[in-house]
Amino acid sequence: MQAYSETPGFESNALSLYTLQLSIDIDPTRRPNCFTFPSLLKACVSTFGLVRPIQEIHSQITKLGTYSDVYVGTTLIDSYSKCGGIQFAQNVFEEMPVKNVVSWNSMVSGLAKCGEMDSAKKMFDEMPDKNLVSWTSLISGYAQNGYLVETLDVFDKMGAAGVKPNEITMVSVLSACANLGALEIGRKIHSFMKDNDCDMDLYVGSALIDMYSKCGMVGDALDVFKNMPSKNVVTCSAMIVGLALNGRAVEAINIFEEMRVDGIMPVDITFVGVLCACSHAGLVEKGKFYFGSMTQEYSIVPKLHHYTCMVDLLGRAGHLDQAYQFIKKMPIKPDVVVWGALLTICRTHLEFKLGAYAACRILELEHQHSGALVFLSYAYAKVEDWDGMEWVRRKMGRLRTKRAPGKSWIDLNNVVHQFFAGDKSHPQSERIYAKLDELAVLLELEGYTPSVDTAFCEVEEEEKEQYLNIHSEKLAIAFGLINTPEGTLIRIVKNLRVCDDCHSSIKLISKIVGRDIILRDSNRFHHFSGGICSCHDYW
DNA sequence: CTAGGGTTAG
Repeated sequence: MQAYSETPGFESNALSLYTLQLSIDIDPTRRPNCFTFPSLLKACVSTFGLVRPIQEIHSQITKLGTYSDVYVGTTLIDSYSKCGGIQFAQNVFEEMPVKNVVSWNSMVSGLAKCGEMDSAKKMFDEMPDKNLVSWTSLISGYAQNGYLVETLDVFDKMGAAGVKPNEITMVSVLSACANLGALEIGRKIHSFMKDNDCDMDLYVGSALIDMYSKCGMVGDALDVFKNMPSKNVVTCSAMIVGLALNGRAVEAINIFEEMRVDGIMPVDITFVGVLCACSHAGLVEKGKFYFGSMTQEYSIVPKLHHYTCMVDLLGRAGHLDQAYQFIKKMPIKPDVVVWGALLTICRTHLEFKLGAYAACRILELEHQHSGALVFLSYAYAKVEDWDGMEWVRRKMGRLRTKRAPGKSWIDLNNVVHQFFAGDKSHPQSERIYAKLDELAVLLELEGYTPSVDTAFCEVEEEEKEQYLNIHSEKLAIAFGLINTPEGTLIRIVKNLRVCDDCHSSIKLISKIVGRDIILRDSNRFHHFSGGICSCHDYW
């Protein structure tokens, strides 16, 4: 049963064996005991993934009187949490007569898996003993639930408590760095790992590749990738996605072809990266080819995100009608995101009729989708349909508070400085605005004129009053210019998509001040250098 | 026999 329970594809055989064991009335010494249940429970989780079957085994455990065993109890906690039954896990935990550090850790990680980080933290604080796994469980919980600052914070505390991290800890911390764009911290961890002879296993390698890529340092990501002792589909996929995000489509495709030669089978995520690369580089035919090969060569059924990539690919290249036809022919029901991709390209190409159609489909699926409403209000204004305009306005009224404010942040000497649009709260605020005034003069000399339709691009995301102000990325850049040596690279992360006006002024700023600027927005990277951007003004 | 890790579309 144990062998079956830990062999992928054979888990359910463990369940059959158990049934067989019960059905044969053999002598009592050979009935299931506390050594049986951990394997059985694990098999049950991977076969069904449901609370109900766990409860059935649970009641048999109670009947047989094996419930007080610490291994059985701990496995029950783990099984319930993996199936989303955190309340049942908590009950088991409370009733366990004997608990050890593993039981406590199971609870911390179970709560984390169910997204209950406040309770997980409380449990962690109350633990009588903590080991490396306790710390790592809390860290990975924060990382996976998107509490990135907390992740780094607990990692610091762990160091302060004198607990040395291992590869597993590093992976979680690196993923937080990746999603924060915290390059300096990520680099520090990389060098710490080198100094401490950490294993460059597949997990660590993938996490490093992802971290460097998401910080815009795709060259460093490639170094890690090329020096890895062995690779698998995840490392390759991470590298492909990383290259794609950074606008290096040809290299992304080359990695894909190399992995085929190495006999590594792609999975669906690999194709997300490949299609994304084709889309960003305008490689329409290649994209169509790879999309077709997914099913034909690899028997991978395209999912919604692949269709989304294809809509983007076709639309970005200006084939709006093809994009629409593509959606119509989809064998699965398009979701908000697929229609959203069509809407986005209609917006870039100022295609109001099809865009309004897409917006209506979105509103059918998501009643108050702000992007669709903003597009419609704009489209109605264009055709002077004031009734339609009024209708949209009324719907939008209720939305105001729901929209995420635009913010940008910059990592300076391992401290993250964050700015909102029009923000004046930073201690250096005066100097920042003075810098922007100075830049405005220089921009004008370069022939820059603010673009009229600016509002349209960001209106869905940033509050009306805010876009009259200065967008957050400009504040972050000005702050970076003031506080870093001349000629050094500036890296900014923004939570939304960059607007057209900011994009063209940042291009010029990179030329005027002679700095490379890397801006990671919610979609992709912009590497500004000498007045041009790696996205070729298409994003 | 029990706990912690990487890649995912607009």
